[in-house]
Amino acid sequence: MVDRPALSKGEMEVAKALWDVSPATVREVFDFLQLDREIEFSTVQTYLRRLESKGYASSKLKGRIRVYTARTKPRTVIRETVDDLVDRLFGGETLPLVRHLIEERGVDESGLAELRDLINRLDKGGEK
Amino acid sequence: MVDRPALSKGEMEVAKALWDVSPATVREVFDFLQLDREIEFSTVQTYLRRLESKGYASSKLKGRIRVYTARTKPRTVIRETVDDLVDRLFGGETLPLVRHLIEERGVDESGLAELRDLINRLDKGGEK
DNA sequence: TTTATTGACGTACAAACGTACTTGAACAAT
DNA sequence: ATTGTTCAAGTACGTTTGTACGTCAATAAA
Repeated sequence: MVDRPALSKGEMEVAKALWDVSPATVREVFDFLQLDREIEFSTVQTYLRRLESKGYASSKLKGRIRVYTARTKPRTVIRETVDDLVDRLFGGETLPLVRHLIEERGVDESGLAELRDLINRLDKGGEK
Repeated sequence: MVDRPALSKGEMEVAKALWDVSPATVREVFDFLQLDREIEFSTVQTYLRRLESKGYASSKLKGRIRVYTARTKPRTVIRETVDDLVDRLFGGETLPLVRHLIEERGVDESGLAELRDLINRLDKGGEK
């Protein structure tokens, strides 16, 4: 339950890339990000340094090359981020956001089916 | 569809307060925020100024007192904020977040019932 | 009417952010 | 050997954010 400083949007972007390629060199993360948008190698370097200083990554030199490894799981960071959003925007209540997502953003046919299953499963497990 | 710069967390807090009391003087917003946390009058003043410059509020002098009015609806800002989160964290897909919310944060009995209804309603409307 | 309070408005200021350049070493290509 | 390429590491720099102070005028209290 280490308490890391929250990630900024930019840092989050790099963290997500790192999750996909970790362990990886700066160049590997850079190449991965490059697929989506233009960014400088040194910018990625800076972000990775900051991710490490915030506790989201660790690194060590392999020869003369630094290799970064993610230290948090996507699930964890997503939970923290979503929790924060729910607190700030919905007073800590989950349901209004779920409602918002379904109503405002829409869920397709198969998504609805999946949700129905999920709900049934939970409901069954919950009652006793 | 004006494109406003996004709100920071602090600005969002004040925007939320303004939604509740708008139209309101700085003092009224200040008093409202004060219920929840310690903050300086002038800090609120600064936030409201910034909200206005970002297009989220407007104001006019009533005599010598400035009165602020919200220019966006909570629904709109919430949509923009959630859209951003969904894009950044879930590659633009709604369902994974809904799943995350239900699984990781939990929804109580009556919430599940409400969701089931919502889903049925949508499903019925969708098929034809 | 002297004094205290209130508010607008301008200004401040450090930390965080987004983005990147620079330098110097190590390694690769010629 | 000489030259180009690639990194690590340090530094830079304007903008945004969080938080607030100072000044001056208007109004309220004594």
